[in-house]
Amino acid sequence: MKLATWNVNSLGARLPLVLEWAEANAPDVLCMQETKLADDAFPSAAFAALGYDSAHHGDGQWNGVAIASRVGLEAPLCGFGSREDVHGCRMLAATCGGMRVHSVYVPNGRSLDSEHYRFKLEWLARLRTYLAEHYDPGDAVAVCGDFNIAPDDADVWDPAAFVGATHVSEPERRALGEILDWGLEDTFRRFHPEGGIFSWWDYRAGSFHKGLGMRIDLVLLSAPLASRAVSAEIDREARKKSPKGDKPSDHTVVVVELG
DNA sequence: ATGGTGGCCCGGCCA
Repeated sequence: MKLATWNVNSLGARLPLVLEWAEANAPDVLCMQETKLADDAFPSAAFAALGYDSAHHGDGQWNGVAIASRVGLEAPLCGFGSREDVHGCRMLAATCGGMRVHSVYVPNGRSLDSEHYRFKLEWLARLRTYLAEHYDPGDAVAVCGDFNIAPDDADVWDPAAFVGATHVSEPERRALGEILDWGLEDTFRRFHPEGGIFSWWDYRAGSFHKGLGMRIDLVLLSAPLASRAVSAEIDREARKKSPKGDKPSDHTVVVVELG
């Protein structure tokens, strides 16, 4: 069972690359973030042609999350289940192959003194509450997506460059820690404790080629799923321009394989 | 290392 997550930075712009990658790598479940699509523009037929059921939660232009699954997709839940999603189309859940899968796009935060940073902390607390209200840590739960948080200093290219910045601040790391403490594991960390492996690189200044990135895209698994994990990898190739000339997202794919 | 790019969709805003 291959579980993947990818901030595609506009599925409209990225569809050829995403389909190419899905065809070549055959994930069983692919969580996507920043689709930047309205629901009626989501290309469900293109995923169906590759054998995937799909669900999407977006209102166009910004944010937007999706799940594609070839092991079934049932009981989709948009937002945190409230009638009106005041949280910005950043969470979608569905049951796929016996797992409750969540595709999440945590707010960026912009800067520590921004109201958007307070919203980021509130959103993370909302996610923590949602998990506790809906599940037992003994359930098969996967929370996958762009957390806009580097869990550890080893997950950024130069911690000194981030003093006073978002993505590494103590409050947001603590908020992530509370989500993990509920009963989830940052699976990639177990397989790569050394750090220095990234999932996002700024488009500007040749950051990707210089290795100036961060690991902010995470696959969090509850114990029943974590115990099945046999590998966790980040596919740097998908951050490059494709052989067909399709331009990449600024994030690449994280893949966890379950036995 | 506050922007040099790239997405939204056409003038800035957002990451």
